[in-house]
Amino acid sequence: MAKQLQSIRGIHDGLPGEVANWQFIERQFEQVFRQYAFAEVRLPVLEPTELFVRSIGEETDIVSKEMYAFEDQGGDHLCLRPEGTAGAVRAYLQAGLTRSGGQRWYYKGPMFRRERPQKGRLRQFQQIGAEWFGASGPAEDIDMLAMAWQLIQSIQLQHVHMEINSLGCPDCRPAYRDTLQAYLTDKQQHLCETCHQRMHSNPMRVLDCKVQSCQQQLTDAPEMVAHLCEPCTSHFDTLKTGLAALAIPFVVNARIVRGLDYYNRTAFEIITDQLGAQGTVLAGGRYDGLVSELGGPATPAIGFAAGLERLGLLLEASAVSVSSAGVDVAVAALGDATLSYSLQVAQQLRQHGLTVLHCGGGNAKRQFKVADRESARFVAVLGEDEMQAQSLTLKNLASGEQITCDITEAIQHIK
RNA sequence: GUGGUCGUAGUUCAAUGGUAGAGCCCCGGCUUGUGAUGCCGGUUGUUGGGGGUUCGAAUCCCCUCGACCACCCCA
Repeated sequence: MAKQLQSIRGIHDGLPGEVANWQFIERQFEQVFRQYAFAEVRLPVLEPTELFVRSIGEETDIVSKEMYAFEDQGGDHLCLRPEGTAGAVRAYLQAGLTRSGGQRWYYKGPMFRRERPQKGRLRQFQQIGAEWFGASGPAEDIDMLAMAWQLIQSIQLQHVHMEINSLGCPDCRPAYRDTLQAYLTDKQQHLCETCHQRMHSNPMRVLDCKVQSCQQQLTDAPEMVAHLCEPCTSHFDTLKTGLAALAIPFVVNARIVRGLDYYNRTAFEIITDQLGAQGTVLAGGRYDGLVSELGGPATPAIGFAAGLERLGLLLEASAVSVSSAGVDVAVAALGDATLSYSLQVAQQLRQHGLTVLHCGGGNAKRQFKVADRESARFVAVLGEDEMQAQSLTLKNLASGEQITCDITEAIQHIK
C-alpha cells in the first residue's frame, strides 16, 4: 500500500454495498413522506455563515468550533451547512411563502461538522429531515412525531424507542432556569468541572451530564415539565394523549435538552442502544421563534432530522433484507463471430425491462463464473448454433435446467 | 479539542528483535459450449508514512496520517 491519495478524515465514500442500504431507506421514507403530504426540497450545501450564527447560536459548539467556514475569493463568509433547518427557514422566507399556508417539506443531503470521527459520527454525514412551517398546535406535533415513528417503522428497525420532553417557552423557561440554577448552586461542590461551566452557559445541559457522580446529585433536580406554564402544559398533555391514541410507544424523558438554541416546547428523540454513544437516530422539536429570529413573521414550526449513515448501520444490525436489483440474465457469447448477435439479444432483453449483464465473450467457463458471481438468475448462451437458428440457450443457474428457444419464449420464461 | 486501542497481500488474520506467511478472493489450466462443488498452478506487500535505537526492526522509541472506543457534542 504505497503512499496514495485518500479521502479527508471523517469524510467517507459511499460504496455500492452501503448505498444500497441508503437507497432502501430513501425509498421507504419517501413513501411515508408522501402519505403525510410532505414535499421534497433541495437546498444549498453552501450558505452564508451568518445564517447559522443567528439561528443555531454563536455559543453552541456547532457554530463556535465545528463549522467548515471560510472566506471565498470575493470576500464572502460562507460555510458548509452543519444542519438543515436554518437553510430551510431561509429558503422559506426567501421564496416568500409566509402567506401560502402551511409548508411541509422534507430534504436529504450532506451536512458538515468538524468533529472527532467515530462510527456513526462523520464530518460529512447525510441527514433526512422534515420541517413544517405554520404548524401551530399540538395536533401538528402529533402528526410530526407519528410520521417520524412511521419512518423508523418503515425500515423495520428493532431496538429503538421514542423519548419526548417539553422545553417550555419564553414565558416559563426563564423562571425554571432560575429555579434550576439555584438548585445547582447548592450542589455546586459535588458537580464535575464541565458542569460548573454549564451551570452558567446552559444550566439545562447539566441535567444530561454523563458523569455518574453528577447524576447521583441530580436525582431530585427540578424538571422543566413540572414548571411549564399553563399553555405549555396543555400543549404537552395533548401531545401525549395524541401519541397514546395512535399507540405510539413513548416515554417522557425530562432530561432531554437541545444543543441548538432555537427549540421550544416539544423536543423528541428516537434512540437505539445499538450504536454505542451515537445512539440518537432521529431527533427534532418545535422552534416557534426561529422564523421571526431570521427576519420573518412570527411562524410556529416543528422539524426533525435523521442520520442516514446511522440508520444504515442499524439496518445491518437488524439484518433487514434490502432487496437489491440483481442481474436477471447474464449473456455468454461463445466465439468471436457471435459478438454482434449477443449484443442484439442483450439489447432486446433489456428493452423488455430485464437487467442484463454481457459477460464479454471469451471462454464459456469464465463467463459462467462471472454470471455466478453476479448472482444472475439465468445465463443466455449464444454460440454459432444459436445464432444460425436465431435462438438462445437459456440456463437457470439455481436449478441447472437448460432449454433452447427463441427470444420471445425466453423472455416469458424469465419473467 | 482531550484520553485510549489499533494499523502486515484485494480481504480476514499469523509471524519470541533474526529469511514476511496462511485462508478466502482474483487470474490461468485440467474441460478450446457450462457456474455454484473437485484437482493443479500463478500474481500481489517499500509491514500506513517519516525518523531513531540495534549487527539486525512488522516487533522497541519518537513524530505523523488514518480507523475505532470513551469524553465532548450530536443525526
